[in-house]
Amino acid sequence: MTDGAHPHDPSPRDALTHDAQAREAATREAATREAATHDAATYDAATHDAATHDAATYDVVAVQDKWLPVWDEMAPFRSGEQGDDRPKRYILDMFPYPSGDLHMGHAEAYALGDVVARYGVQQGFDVMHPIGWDSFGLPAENAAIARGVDPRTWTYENIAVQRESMRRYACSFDWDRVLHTSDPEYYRWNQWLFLLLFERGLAYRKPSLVNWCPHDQTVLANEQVVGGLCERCDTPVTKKKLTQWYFKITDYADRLLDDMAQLEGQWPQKVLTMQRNWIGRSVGADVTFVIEGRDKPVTVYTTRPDTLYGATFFVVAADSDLAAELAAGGPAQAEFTTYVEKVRGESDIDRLSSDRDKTGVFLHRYAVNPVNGQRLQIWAADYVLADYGHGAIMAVPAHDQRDLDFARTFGLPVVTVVDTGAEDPATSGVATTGDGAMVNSGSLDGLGKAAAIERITGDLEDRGLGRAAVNYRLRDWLISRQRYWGTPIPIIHCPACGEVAVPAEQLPVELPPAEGLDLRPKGSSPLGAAEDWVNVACPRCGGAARRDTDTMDTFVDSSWYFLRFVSPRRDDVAFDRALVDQWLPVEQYVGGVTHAILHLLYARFVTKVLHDLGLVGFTEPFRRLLNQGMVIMGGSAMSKSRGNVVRLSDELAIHGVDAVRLTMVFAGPPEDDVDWADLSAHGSARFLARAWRLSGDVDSPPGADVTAGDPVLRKATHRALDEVGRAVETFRFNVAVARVMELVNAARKAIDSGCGPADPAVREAAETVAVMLSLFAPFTAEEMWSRLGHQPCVARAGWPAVDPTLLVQDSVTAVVQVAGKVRAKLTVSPSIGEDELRELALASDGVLRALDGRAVRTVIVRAPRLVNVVPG
RNA sequence: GCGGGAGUGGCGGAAUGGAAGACGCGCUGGCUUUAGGUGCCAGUGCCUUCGGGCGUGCGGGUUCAAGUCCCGCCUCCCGCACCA
Repeated sequence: MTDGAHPHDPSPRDALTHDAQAREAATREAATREAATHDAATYDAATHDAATHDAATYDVVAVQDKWLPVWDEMAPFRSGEQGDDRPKRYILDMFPYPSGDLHMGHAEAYALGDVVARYGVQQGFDVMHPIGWDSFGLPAENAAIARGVDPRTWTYENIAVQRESMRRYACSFDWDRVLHTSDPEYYRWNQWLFLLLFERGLAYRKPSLVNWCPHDQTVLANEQVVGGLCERCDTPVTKKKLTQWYFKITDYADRLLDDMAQLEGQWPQKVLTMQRNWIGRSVGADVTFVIEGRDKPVTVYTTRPDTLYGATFFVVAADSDLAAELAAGGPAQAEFTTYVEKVRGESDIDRLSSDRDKTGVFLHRYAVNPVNGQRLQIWAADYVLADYGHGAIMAVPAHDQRDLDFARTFGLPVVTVVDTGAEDPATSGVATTGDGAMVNSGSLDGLGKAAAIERITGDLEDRGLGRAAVNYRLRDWLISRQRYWGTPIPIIHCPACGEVAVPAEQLPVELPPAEGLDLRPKGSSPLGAAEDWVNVACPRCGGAARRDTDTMDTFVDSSWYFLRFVSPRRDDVAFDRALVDQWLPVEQYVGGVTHAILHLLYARFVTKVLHDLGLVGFTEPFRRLLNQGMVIMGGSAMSKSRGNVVRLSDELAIHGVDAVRLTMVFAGPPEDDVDWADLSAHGSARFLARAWRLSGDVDSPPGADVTAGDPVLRKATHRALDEVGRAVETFRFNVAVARVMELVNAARKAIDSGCGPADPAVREAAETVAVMLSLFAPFTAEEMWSRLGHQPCVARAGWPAVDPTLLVQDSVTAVVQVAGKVRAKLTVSPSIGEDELRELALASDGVLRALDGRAVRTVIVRAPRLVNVVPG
C-alpha cells in the first residue's frame, strides 16, 4: 500500500509498459528523424516510455519519474525550520476525507492551493502548507460495514493511497506535519476541547427532535438527509426525540455575525451572505399573553409588535410541550393527540413541499390580548416551530401570509391594522406586509411602522408585558453521533454524580477495537456493547458508572485542526501557543463552497471560544477564503449513474500531471465550475512542450549578462513577471497562465525570427518562464530549469525582481475617435503632451475623412492613449 | 417567496469608464514531414457595394466615451425555505 499500488488505481506506468516494447522502435525512429530539425519535437505522454527519451522529445513520464525522488530528498516545502528567518505565511487547503483515491475535484482544489503556496515560496516566505486527513466519519464506517472490514484498516489504506497520489501530483505540502483526526494523538485534543466547553457550560445534553431514518433505525446528520430522504436507503426521514450533546454556538451568534466585518472583501460575498442567513438574526419584541385557566402567562416573539391590535388568534407549535399541556384534559385532547402523531410521522419531504395546506387543531383554550383584552382562540399547528422563538405566536392574519392562510382555512377573523393602500387582506387573500398608517390600534393610530414599533414596545415594557427582543435562526450544534468511527465523548455517567468529565490525565479515551462490535446502525451507539470499555468507576465517587457511548460529529475534529498543524507532534498541549502566534491566522484558506456554512461556522465558533479562554490571540481563524468551483463533466456533476465519471488517474496517465494541473488552473476563474468536457488537457500538454523546447534552444551560458540583451524580448519578460505576479495575487490564475503563454510565444518568435537563440534575453525569458511555470506545472518547470544549467529546485529559485525601467514602453498606440468611433491609430511617445497629440490627431487622415468638412466642437485628449474628436 | 451570483464569438474565457473578444480550444488554408500524430506560418464575431455598417440578454438613462455606472425588465445557476 505504501508504494501507491491500489486496486482502484492502476499505475499509469503499468499501463504504459505493456506495449512499450512494441512502440520502442517506432519512437526511436521518429526521434532520430525529428532531431534533424530544431523544432520538430514531440510531446506525447501516452505513447512514450522512459527508455527512449531524446533531446528533442519531451517525455513527460520520464520527467515525472526523474524529479519526484529528487524532491523527496530535498523536501523544498518543509516549513518552520530552526534558523529560517523568512517571514511566515500559512496557506491551508481543506483536508480530505480518505474515501477512495483522489478524484478530479481534489485535482482542481490542490492545483489551486498549490499556486498560492508556491507563489508564496517564490516570494520569499516561509510557507506552511500542511495536509492531513479528516479520517473519522460515516463514509469510512459505512464502507467498512459494507466490506466487512475494520474501519481503521479501510481508512488508513485509503490515506496511504491518497498520500501517494498527492506526492505524484506534486502537491507542495510539508509532509512533516501530516495528521489524521482518527489518531488517538489527535482526537485526545478533541476530547480536551470538549471538556473545555463542558466545564464552561458550552457543551450540554438536552432532549430534542432529531432526524430519524425509520428503515435504518438511526439518527442522521443534516448532511445525510438528501432532499428529505435518507442518503443510503432513500427512506423518507422523520423526526425523533432523543437526548443529545450540543455545543452552545448560539451564545456566539452575535459575534459570529459582527466579526464578519473583518472578513468583508476577504471572503466570497456568497459565503458571508450564507452565514448571515444561517445565523438569521431578527429584531422584534417579546409580548406576554395571559392564558385563561393557566397560572403562568405565555410569551411570544414577533417582529411586528406594531400589529398587536390585529392579533386575532394564537398558535402554539403542535409538537411543543406547551401544546400538550394546553390540550391535556380538554375537549380537543383526542383530536390533538392524533394530529401530533401525524405531524411527527411526517417526512421532511412533506414539510418541504411549498404551499401546502395549513393544518391545526383548536384547543378550546383562550389567550388574552394584552392591549385590548380580546379573547384569542388558541390553536396547535405545525406551521409554528417548537424550537424558534418561544414555540408560540400571536397570529396577525391581515399582515402575515401564513397567518392569513391559516385564518382562511379555519374561518378565523381578519382585522387590518395597517393601512397600506392595498386591497383588504380579508377579501384579497394577500397579507399586506408593507408600511402604512396604523388603524384600529388605539393610541397607535396614525403612526407609521417604525414609530408604532417603538411606541408599543415602550408601552409594553412600561407595563411589564413585553420588551424588545432578538431572535436567531441558528440552533445549537448537535455534536453527538450514535456511531463507532469517531471521537468518544469523554464523559462518564454516574448514577450518583451525574455527568462527570474524564480527568485530563486519563485522556485520550481510546476507541475500543471494532472487533466483536456490531457496527450496523441501530439507533444507539455500537460502543454500548463494548462492556469492558463502557463500565468504569466514577472518577468522582468511585462507584460503578458507564462511559458515554456516543462519538463526536467529525465537524468537531475539523473545527480546530488548523491549530494542530503548527505543532502536530506535541503530546502535552493541543497546540504550541508561541507557534500559533507566529503562524496564525491562516493567510489563505482554499476549499469547496460545500463547507460555506457548517465547517467554516464551527471553526469560527471554536476560535472565538479559544480566544475567550486566552488560548489564541485572534477571533477569526481564516483571513482570506477561496472557494473553488466543482469539476463537472458534460454539463452535470460526475456520477456513476450518469456514467460521466472522469478518473483522475486516467487523465494523469494520458496527459501527465503538469497538463492536468495547468488545465485546471487555466480553465477559468477558480471559483467557477469547470466542465472537463469543455477543456483541452491536450492543448495544455502542447503548450508545456512548447515551453520546454525553449530551454533546449537557449544558446547562451548560465549567468550571461542580460543587460545588453534584446530590449523587445526583455520588456516582454518583465511585463509578464509583473502581470503574472499581480494576477496570482488576485486569484486570476487563468490570466496568469495566459501571460506566461504570451511570453513563451514571444520567446519563440525571438528565437526563430528575432534576436536568435544566443541572445541572453532568450535565456532570461526561458528562465523566467521556468520560474513562473513552477506555480502551475512543477515538473516541466524543473526540467526546464535543469536544462538551463541550474540545480534544483526551481520552486525555491525565487521570483525574479521586475526591472521597472523595462515596464516603460518606447511607444504606445493612441486611439483617435471621432464621435466615439475609432478612425485612426497613432504611434506616439508615451510622454507626448496633450497639445501635440491633439494636433497629430486632428491632422490624421482618418479624422479628416470622418469629419468630412464638419466643424469640431470639442476634443477630449487623454494622452497618450486616446483622443476623441466631437464634431459640432 | 427571500437572499446571492451570472448572461460577451462555434466553445472555455479576457477587458483600472477609453481599441470588445487577450490567452487557449476548435475550425480553415499553407509549409515541413509523415503511416498517423507532432511542429511551423497565416486566417477565424456578423454583414459589406470594401467607404464602411452592426455587435457584450432586453428596454431606457448618465457620459465626449458604457460589456463596465444608474433605473426597469427577461433568463439561467446557487443557497435558504412555514424562522413569526
